[in-house]
Amino acid sequence: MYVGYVLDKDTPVYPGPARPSSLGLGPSTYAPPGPAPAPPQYPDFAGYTHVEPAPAPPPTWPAPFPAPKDDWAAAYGPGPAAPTASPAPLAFGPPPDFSPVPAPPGPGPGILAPSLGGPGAPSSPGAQRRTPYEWMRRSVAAAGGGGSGKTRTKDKYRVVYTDHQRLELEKEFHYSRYITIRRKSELAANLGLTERQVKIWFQNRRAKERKVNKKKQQQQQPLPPTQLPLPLDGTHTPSGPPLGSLCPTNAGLLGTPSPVPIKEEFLP
DNA sequence: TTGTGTTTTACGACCTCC
DNA sequence: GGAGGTCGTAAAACACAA
Repeated sequence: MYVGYVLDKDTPVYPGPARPSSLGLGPSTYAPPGPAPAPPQYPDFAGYTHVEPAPAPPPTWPAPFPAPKDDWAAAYGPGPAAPTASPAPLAFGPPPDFSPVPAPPGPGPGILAPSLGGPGAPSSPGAQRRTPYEWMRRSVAAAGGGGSGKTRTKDKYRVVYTDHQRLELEKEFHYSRYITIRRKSELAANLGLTERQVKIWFQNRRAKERKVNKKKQQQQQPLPPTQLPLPLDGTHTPSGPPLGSLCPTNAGLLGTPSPVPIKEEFLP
């Protein structure tokens, strides 16, 4: 682990303005440490521009997803003391461009279980592609077929995160590729996920990013085989962003998040 | 409706760091 | 030893063409 610098720091790995206490959004003008701003790197997440929301009246977002999924606990045991979603100290509001899906008529406000695993409680009814905020509108009800007794090899062993959960995770990822321990706890509490889930989500998200970058790189400049590997004799002097930017892929990825051209399919 | 390809959660193996 | 990193992979969820 390379978490020494991350350990419980309240500041993100990447320099930037202080995160507002409200988790709503990160800094409005985040600039990467690299020399030049990279092109927009999130075509699949163009809907989120990471700008401070206008002082519009926040929609009545359902209360933070409270408890970790019951079926989850049933399948995996109590788990690592998942933070019960008490009323979060952080204002967890959606961004201005986020169209909140109607909260399912559950037993209470913001109960996660119905939206995650509850049968017939889609968070995005009628979800289809080619609709605004495509990825946000994925049906969550699909995760609801089963619900309990999830194992790796039978039944439903994975859930589909709600749009809100994914949005907030994406926002956090957009802010920093590596989440701090404190932020992980906060996020888990506010989203009704376990810290483990948040951690794994970030791992998978980084993997996805690497995969996308790799694909892009291969498409852009198919280098001859002789140039592909870097020399291992230490003579290679990297050019570009300083090595301090942790992950080489991050340097080019942390370009100014805004303005991000909004993909057509994400436009309302 | 069905088959197929892609994406999304989740895990295990292995590694590094403290 | 524990925590979290990458990498590879399994399998559900999903989108879409035939």
